[in-house]
Amino acid sequence: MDTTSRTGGKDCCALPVALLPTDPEGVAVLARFFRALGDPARLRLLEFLLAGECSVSECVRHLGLAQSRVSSHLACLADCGYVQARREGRFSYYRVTDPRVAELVHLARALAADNAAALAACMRIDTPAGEVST
Amino acid sequence: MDTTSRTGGKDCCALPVALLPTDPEGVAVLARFFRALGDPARLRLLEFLLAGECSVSECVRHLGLAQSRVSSHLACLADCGYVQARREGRFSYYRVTDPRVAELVHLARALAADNAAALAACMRIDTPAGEVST
DNA sequence: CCTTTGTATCCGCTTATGCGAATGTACCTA
DNA sequence: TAGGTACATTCGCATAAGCGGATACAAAGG
Repeated sequence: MDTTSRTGGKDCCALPVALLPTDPEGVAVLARFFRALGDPARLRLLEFLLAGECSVSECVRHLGLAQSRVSSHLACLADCGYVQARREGRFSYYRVTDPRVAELVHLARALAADNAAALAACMRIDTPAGEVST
Repeated sequence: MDTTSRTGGKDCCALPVALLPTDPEGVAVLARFFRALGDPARLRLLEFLLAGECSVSECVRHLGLAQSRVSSHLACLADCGYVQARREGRFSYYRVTDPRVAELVHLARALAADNAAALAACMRIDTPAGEVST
């Protein structure tokens, strides 16, 4: 981040930051993890389940979506490890077990909010000279 | 999280946790933010740009994708505020300005890794009685 | 002004994804 | 055992998204 000099991009790409898995499969898995959160219904499910363990029917009622959709969404979240399921008779209960799930959503939300705030501020006080923000 | 009793889901949904925006539009925006990270190419771009500001051509060379794709991916990341762009003559330079971007990816990666580790451990020591992990 | 370079956008194509209705599977009760 | 309930899976459909090639637009240089 200290390499944001205005002399041009000549000092870029000096050292790659090892942020991602090294194998393409690992990167694809991580991308899938983000995609799982890339649906409003699934975000709402996560929020609902963070309040406590719930059955599929309760999720269906809360979301107002078809049962098949809710079941599929829950399976997606479970596959990614965001929620865990347990079966009790004919009931399936889902819950969020890892507090980092909320942390992740919270962090993304903060990022998104600050982006909107920065954009609003930029519009209010005009674009500073020499600085182009897209 | 303390409501994971085995007596059933009767104590669920007592108090909703205010994790998401209250309006559907806000939730959709947040979902879009996650979707932006749900593509391997864009993750790789983020990693590349975290090492320093780069031009579009450098990104094209690094990713090995068509220039149109790279330009489109960069626009997507910029729209979401993950990167910022500046124009200098005929060159466009992109860079990551917010350290929380790396934090977000790192957190998600830790989540994903722990999920894989938990799954591996579960397979090794068998499923505990009464506990069904999907 | 013309040519070259860099980048953004368009376009057609293929694949992925979310939707609800229908169906299959498992469990419970009379 | 039959009927009902809960949930997982299938299916057809519509829309979204990612791909590369082509083109439009902007800047630089002779």
